[in-house]
Amino acid sequence: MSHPSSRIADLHAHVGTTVTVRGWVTHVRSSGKVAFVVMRDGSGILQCVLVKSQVPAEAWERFGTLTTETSVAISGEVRAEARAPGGHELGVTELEVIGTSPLDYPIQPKEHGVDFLLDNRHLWLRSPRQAAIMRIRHELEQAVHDFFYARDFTRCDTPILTGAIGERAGLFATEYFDEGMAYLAQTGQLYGEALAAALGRIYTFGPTFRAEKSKTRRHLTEFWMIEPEMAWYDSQDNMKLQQEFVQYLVGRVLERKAEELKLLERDTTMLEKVTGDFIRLDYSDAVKLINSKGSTTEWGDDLGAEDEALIVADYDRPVFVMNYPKQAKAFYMKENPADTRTVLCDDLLAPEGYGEIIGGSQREDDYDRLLGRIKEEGLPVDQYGWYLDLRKYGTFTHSGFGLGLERTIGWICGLHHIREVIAFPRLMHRLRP
RNA sequence: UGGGGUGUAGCUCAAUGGCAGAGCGCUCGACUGUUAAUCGAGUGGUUGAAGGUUCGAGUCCUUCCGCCCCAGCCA
Repeated sequence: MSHPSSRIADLHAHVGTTVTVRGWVTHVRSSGKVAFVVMRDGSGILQCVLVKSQVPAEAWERFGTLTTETSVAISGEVRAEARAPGGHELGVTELEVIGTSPLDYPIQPKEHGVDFLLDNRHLWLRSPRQAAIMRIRHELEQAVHDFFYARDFTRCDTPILTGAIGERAGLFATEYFDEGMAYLAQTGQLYGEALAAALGRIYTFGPTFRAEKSKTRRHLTEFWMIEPEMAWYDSQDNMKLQQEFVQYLVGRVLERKAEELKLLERDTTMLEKVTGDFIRLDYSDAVKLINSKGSTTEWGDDLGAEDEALIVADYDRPVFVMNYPKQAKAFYMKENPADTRTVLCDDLLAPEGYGEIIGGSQREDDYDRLLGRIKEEGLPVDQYGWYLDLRKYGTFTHSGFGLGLERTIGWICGLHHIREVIAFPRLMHRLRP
């Protein structure tokens, strides 16, 4: 075709001229002598109008063959039209079929079960709601980079294949030449600490793997995590950065993805309150609070999902829970000088019941205490030689945290389950598509 | 791994132990401004699998399988 082509989003610049738009048919309607084709090109949706008496006979006949998801090139005059979604429509003069689509396209404009939709995830992504989630995800990922770039952090990539090191939760194992088993990384943090000693302030952004048999709306076996690590930051500096970070992420989505949030029917009143200071609760006070609400959790226990919900219920903003008992947390967290039963750490609980989105801590920088903790936990000391070296050769105060990308998106989008938040979720019972 | 559910048409779901159904989709027809168009007609089944009870099982029992939700683990 000889007409200039345009994306749907750019049509406003072509009103009154004839252009060609390429995309996929989402919907076909006919009223005898007037027909409507609604199409999608990834940038927007467009209604195209065919009037039988005004198009070539073969174009009218071709209209009759259009099915959902047929790929097409449609040419016509762009005009402003209040009745059309998006405010513009195309008065069709030519209609070319690029690729046909059989009648059994599985996704209908109606309610489907989640299992069916996930089986058809490769096609489900074409629906507007899923596309909106992907766009918000992209905005958040870009916002992460912008936030740290503006603060002169260096982005570092840490290995995905590792020897046994890191946290103790379930590991995916694979054979690694003559070196025995390799494990898919469940955190880049320990490597991040080494890089912080070299570069000062760093962050990682990469996939994380947990082989835990978790079947809840908050868990994936493969997810993406952002892990900053800062030299010369103590626990207070760490929490201040976390608050600024989360405020920035929420603000970016509110500012630039309002249309997508609206499409998701997200009530944003709670998100708008994230601008204020977050609530800070000491672990011991948190336990008193939940006990007063009927929880039987005792001092020393980790907080369960129900406990988190009880804590968050009183507040309209994210809540830091700080300084957990040593036995409830990982070996690398620094002992709290003010109460040596506890460590200098914080979990950030999202409002509205979305649970923990950040886990952070100041790291143990004393060689002997760290070695003692490694032994207490029964971890193989020889595997941690390089990690101990970071304390042997010029130890330094440092802190960091991990933010779960999918949980954060799920909260901001107001979704029930984080499986919708990643293009191809990996769950305990789902490895494909 | 524990507790609670669930499995029927391509999809979403009905059916007191008594003829397996509806809506959507799809097909055909009507309609010159539709918005998940509307209206009429048509199409659709190894009721997850195996065994058992019964005159008779989608329904009750046993075993197995799949999935969902909650919990634990965590982000």
